[in-house]
Amino acid sequence: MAHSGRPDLQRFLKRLTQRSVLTPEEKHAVLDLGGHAEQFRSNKDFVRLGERTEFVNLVVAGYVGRFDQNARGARQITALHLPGDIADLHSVVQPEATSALQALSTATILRIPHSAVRSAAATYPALAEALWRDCMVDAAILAQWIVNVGRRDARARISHLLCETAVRLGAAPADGQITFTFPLTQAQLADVTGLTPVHVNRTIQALRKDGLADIKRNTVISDWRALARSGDFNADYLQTHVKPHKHLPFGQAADLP
Amino acid sequence: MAHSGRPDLQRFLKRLTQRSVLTPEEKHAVLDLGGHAEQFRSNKDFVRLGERTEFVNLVVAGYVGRFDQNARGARQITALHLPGDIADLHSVVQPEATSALQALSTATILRIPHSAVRSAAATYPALAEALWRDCMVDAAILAQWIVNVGRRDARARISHLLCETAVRLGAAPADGQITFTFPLTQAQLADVTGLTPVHVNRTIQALRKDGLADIKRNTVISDWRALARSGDFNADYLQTHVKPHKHLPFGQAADLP
DNA sequence: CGCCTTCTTGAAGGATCTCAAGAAGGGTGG
DNA sequence: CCACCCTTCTTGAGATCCTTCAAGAAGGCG
Repeated sequence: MAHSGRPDLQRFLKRLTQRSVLTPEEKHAVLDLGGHAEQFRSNKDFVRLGERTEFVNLVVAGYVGRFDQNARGARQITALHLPGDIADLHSVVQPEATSALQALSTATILRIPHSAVRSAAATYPALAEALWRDCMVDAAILAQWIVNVGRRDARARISHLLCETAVRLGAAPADGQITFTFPLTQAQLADVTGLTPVHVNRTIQALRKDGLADIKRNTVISDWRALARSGDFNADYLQTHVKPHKHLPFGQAADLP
Repeated sequence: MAHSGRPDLQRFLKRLTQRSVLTPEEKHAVLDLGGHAEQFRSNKDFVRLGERTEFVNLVVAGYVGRFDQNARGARQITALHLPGDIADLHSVVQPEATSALQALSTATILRIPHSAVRSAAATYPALAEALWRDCMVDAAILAQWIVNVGRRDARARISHLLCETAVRLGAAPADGQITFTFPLTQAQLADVTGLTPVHVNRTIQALRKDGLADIKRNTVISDWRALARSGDFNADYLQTHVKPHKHLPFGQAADLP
């Protein structure tokens, strides 16, 4: 099962180049990162809190959650990671895990050694910058999540989450119906949104009744416009429509008009 | 008012070297970053949402908030920045602001050109890594904030925030009483915690009555042990007691035992 | 077919919000 | 030094959102 890397890394590379300009050699360096794939079943922790990690985890298939918990054991998922994401890219510079990682569905993970990433980043400064930038997009998502949990009610929270997921999967915006895989159980959805499973259930039913979204059998069919309005969703923070940044060393502007 | 840099940058450098090993030249590069200082009064926005920034903002004095808001205008502060922090270090690689920055008290800000930071980072890869690492600590704080807002009640939220602030200021842990400047109004505290000013007021009164913390006249005096328990606080995520990481290029481990 | 997970429903309780108004505090000008 | 104003803090009471507890229905898998 070692080294099915290429097609998996391709998807991550696409993500990177969406926001950063890379030369052909730099792209090759990404595709050559290597690593070995592993499968985890739903609810399996594959990075534990406080653990010192030596690999970075690229999600190949399935959904992954970054989570923490409070003293009473109530869980909170602080980030969702979709296929193509490296769930803990930050561990390259900070290997002591401050959050755990868990498979939220059956998931395939490509584990890439830190040493490979560090070597590539040391050789190509532009690549290092691209990786850093990618981490900052994740941070922007965390910040939005705080707004979501802090200042939106249950209906808006779930709507917002669905909208964000659709955009990150590349499935939105497209007016009208959108269908995509969404394997989270209502209990997991509760851990994401900071709600109770019971309340998540009732809120989902309301969204269904109002024709905004239907979370069923792993798929969501939504009325994009209405859902985005209901979730108070504005995709700017995801930085998907930004012109890719070019790396120019020695103090020149990051990119030019 | 241009170029009072040195002592201000010294504090930021101290933060950096707490988590990363830097050579003397690299330290000098940080101290030579330059920039110009500006004063802002409380509630003044000095970075607006969506703005394209050319400077990084080092907090010299006062408190600064990173904030977003929902559609109905309800504000949510997603991060607090204390003297010595660069509030938007991430803007070096992602200059389009995804959050606004606002002074939460009278604040002095040293504005350092991106070009200066990029130039230093390009010259010293170890410094680039240190900056990246610093950004990741900020991200870990964001993740904890989500847990705070999502899974802790009002009393625990405020307790946790006070504990975190004390540790970041270097004032804790110290058993028994701790005193430090905490200039936020109850309304601002509400924006941080995702609560209402009214409820913040009642919760603070309860903490005061129980002898845990007293937020008054800009200072907090607390019973550290009890407050940390009440806030479900564990400082690990702040990475303050971690052995500093050394930059070893070309794929060697980040640091060795 | 049967088991285990996930979803659904009801009813009561609690945490937090909303609205409203008054008290205290800090700064400024006369 | 007092008077005034504006911000911040405090208090009360009713409404709401969400939780808790409990139990039954539906769905997937061996």
